[in-house]
Amino acid sequence: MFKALSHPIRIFFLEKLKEKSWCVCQLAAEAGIPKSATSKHLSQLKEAGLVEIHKTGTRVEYSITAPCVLKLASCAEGVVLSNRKKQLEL
Amino acid sequence: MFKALSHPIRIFFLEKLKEKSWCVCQLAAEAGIPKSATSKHLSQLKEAGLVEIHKTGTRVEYSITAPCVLKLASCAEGVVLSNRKKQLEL
DNA sequence: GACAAAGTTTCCAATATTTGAAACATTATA
DNA sequence: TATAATGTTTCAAATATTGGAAACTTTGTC
Repeated sequence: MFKALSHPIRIFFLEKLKEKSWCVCQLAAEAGIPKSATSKHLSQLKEAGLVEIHKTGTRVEYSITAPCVLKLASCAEGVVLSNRKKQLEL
Repeated sequence: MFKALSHPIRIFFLEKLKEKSWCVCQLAAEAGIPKSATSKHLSQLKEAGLVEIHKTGTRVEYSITAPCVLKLASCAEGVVLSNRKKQLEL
């Protein structure tokens, strides 16, 4: 699961998905990368159980799965912030 | 930070450090890998602000930094468990 | 001072991950 | 049916990460 979270663009996707559902082509456009790469990144997030899909026609909508993922994110943010503060002190 | 968490052996180290402080040579022995690799993994955890060090003599003791790290862990565990449950249903 | 003990750093080989283009699959529409 | 739109998979090349041995630092001990 942490491996799924270990790439900047996948964090970017999760932040997008916090707002609302997005389909692959939209996220690809937002990130400025080809849809093949987008699809692969999203499938890693899905494998980790962090997002889920909902197919409508040719579209595949991705959305956040667990509410815990959001807790996880805010918790992680806390660690990062306190870490940054410490580094500034040095 | 998630990059720091994205290697099994570093998760193993964090779980060890949940109990108590350990020095590099002890963790190297526990994991069965050379101390050079151990040192490198631990420094990644330190860079991420997940652990901190306390030097005494030639020893370097590593310990968990933030209490939030533990929350993060239990939260992550929740995601993993619910994920596994879903997969079993299929 | 010489030596040992504990860690870190440096090097390069071995692995793993990511990337993008192209081929492929599926569904909708003219 | 032919074509377009959306995603996924496959492949090889490009990048990044990891692993281990050896050199090096620092501190403690004889």
